[in-house]
Amino acid sequence: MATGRTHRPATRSRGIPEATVARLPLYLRALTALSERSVPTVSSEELAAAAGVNSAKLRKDFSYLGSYGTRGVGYDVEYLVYQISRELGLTQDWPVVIVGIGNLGAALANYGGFASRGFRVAALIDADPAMAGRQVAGIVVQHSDDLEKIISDNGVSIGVITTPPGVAQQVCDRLVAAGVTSILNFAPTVLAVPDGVDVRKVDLSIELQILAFHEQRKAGEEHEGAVAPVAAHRDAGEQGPDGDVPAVMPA
Amino acid sequence: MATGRTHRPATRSRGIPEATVARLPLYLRALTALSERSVPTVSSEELAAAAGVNSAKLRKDFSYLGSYGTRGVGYDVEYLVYQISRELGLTQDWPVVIVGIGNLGAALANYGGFASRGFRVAALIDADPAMAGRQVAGIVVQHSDDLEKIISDNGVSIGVITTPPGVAQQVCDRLVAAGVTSILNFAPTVLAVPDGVDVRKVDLSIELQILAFHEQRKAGEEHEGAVAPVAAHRDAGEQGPDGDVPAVMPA
DNA sequence: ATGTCTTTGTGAACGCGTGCACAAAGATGG
DNA sequence: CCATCTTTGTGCACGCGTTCACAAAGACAT
Repeated sequence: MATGRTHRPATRSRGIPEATVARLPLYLRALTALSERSVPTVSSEELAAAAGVNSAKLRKDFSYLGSYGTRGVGYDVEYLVYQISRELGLTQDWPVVIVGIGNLGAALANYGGFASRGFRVAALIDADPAMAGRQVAGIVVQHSDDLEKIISDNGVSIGVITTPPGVAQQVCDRLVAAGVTSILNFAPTVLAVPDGVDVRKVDLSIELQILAFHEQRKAGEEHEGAVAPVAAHRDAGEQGPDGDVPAVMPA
Repeated sequence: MATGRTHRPATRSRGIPEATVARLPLYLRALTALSERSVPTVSSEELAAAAGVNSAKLRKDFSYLGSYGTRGVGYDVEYLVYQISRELGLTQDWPVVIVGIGNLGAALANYGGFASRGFRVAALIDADPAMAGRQVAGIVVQHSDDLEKIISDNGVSIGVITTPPGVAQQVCDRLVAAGVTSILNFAPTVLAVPDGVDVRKVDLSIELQILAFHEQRKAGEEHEGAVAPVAAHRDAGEQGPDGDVPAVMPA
């Protein structure tokens, strides 16, 4: 039944939407839990509930990977675990370096979920000579002087930055120059990287500030029945250099 | 199955777009740095570069605040710092509890950027009796039996969960029942919460998996010739339930 | 005051992501 | 072999977010 029908061009299958990629790890986690309970198949509705998403969204996400479901039955758990793992590149081993072995860096090195699937802490690097030689999570900390050699020798392409913000950019530059093309940044800094290098940031204070915003709005809605977010009454008298209160937006 | 709504319809009608809210902390950080260097004014172009975003986007973001720029000049740094801080609710103090004082929880407690602006670690809570009484980051760890009282006494509305995934949901339930309405979840679990409670998650392994996906794609594009990644899902022939494809996981 | 120059604020177009609703596909039972 | 039932896969519409491009607004020089 293959011939005659112009199937979906393969060019599309290459481009999985970014939003879908971000959800694949979520599905994979839920599927792994099902697999450990020896559940053979799962419907989109059940899996969606477990992953906390809409079932239509889940089906559409999977449709980008191909047709792996069976109508009337659902998805084969083991098969789907394998497919998603392969799509995410977790069937191979990714050596990772952590730069900056302070409180956070050490915590990440000890983090179980790190080495669980696909990722392996290849090296810990710190700029403090007193740290070099000490063991953290069973791994010897190496000095940052050897950063380039460590990256090269281990074929590292993913780097985790847990340094103070002041040195994050230069650490990043050295990582990139040494061959790292993916960076997970925990330092509260905007990193500038050349084209072709991916950066994802994890920023505690940004997350808290976003929560604070919503929290404030909830508190405001409780007291004031009417919505008066801005321009209710502003006391800019003691703040602005200009000193006067700007008029309310007309439109 | 406890299907609480994990996500809610986002911002209200008159509210600031969620994407904008997520960027405000970024702007605030850049502006604070300028303020410390005593820079009086800044243009949207300069500030956008410092925050790593498009200048048009930045201007539109500020327009939602009722932006107070001066055409031909730019934005007054101090004034903008104040406006954004107020909008984010950082002019008041937010007591925060951290539940789960393991490696990660302790690292967060020691994290400087935590108490820097607006946030204060009101209590550290752990279920291990051996932890109770010990000091972490100068704060005495309290036992989780007293969780409700701690939340209530300190007026805590923001909770940080750094427990193992197995107990995260029940910790979450207790936090919410005690009055917490914003949760920052570091445990690799999907949390179900009632309406009106905000949850943001920080998940190391998800971030790494997303990076791995892009990394794999980069590696694949290099070769370009002998790549057979999905091997073409061309109608899949007889895609039996457990046929040709090895459902093996490198677990 | 007037003209020029700089930069903001925003209308409009576009693309992406989401969710509904339903036809197609396969399982299942008689 | 046919009817029915379940669940997938997806066309479509809608809303949000991003970006372009430009008129409006103010600073500044003459």
